[in-house]
Amino acid sequence: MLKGHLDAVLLATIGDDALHGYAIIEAIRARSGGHFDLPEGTIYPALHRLELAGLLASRWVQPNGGRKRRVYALTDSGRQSLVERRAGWQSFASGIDRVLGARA
Amino acid sequence: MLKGHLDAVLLATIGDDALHGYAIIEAIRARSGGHFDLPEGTIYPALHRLELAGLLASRWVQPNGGRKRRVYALTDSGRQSLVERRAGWQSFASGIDRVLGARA
DNA sequence: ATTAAAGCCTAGTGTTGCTAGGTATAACTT
DNA sequence: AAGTTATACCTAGCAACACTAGGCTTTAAT
Repeated sequence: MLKGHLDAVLLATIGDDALHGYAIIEAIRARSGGHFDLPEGTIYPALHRLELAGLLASRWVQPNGGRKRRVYALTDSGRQSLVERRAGWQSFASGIDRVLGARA
Repeated sequence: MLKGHLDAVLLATIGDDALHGYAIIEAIRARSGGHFDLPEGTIYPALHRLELAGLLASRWVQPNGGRKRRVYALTDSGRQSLVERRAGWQSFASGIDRVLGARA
């Protein structure tokens, strides 16, 4: 459903915070105005992929009175990648806009 | 490279004209300001797919002093699909914009 | 005690668009 | 005349992506 822009969405959603997967799903739903409601089967493998790529780092956290969570934060190259992907999105979107004759 | 929006791009590029594959590639390149330069291996299978789906109709044309071309035009449901996909793109793009905090 | 919610995970699959080829004709160069 | 470039069409195979559809555990609510 996110058509190749999932990584940018994940990086932007985490931003300067440290969020766990479930919270990321809710944050994306909230920030997109309910537009994107991503299944767990989309999120978790993507987080693993981004960590493997060195854009995210995770650690397990035990909140008092809750079960263990795996929280993710951007690495330096994750922050850099976010900047690039944001620019990439804008360039991409303006290209599509031109061709579709929409929002021109 | 078009991340799931290829069909919309093709339908919009053809529009009210009747274009052949090669001309579609050039039109996309021109209309996108050089941003999208799609290989033939992307275009031709996609045109076939859209024709199979009933969104495009093709016919062979022999221009005087040129080789045969297969020209594509939108069907009625192709026109309808284009309207839907344009709206879909705008909705999608504004969702991504919100999440990325870009072009807000 | 049961159910629901929070939280993590994976295997498998369909769609998509790419690479990397192949073929044929027309136009332009040398 | 020969060779190259541009035009024009095509396909097989592949890799990435994100989805479906499950499974597992712990805490909160009923």
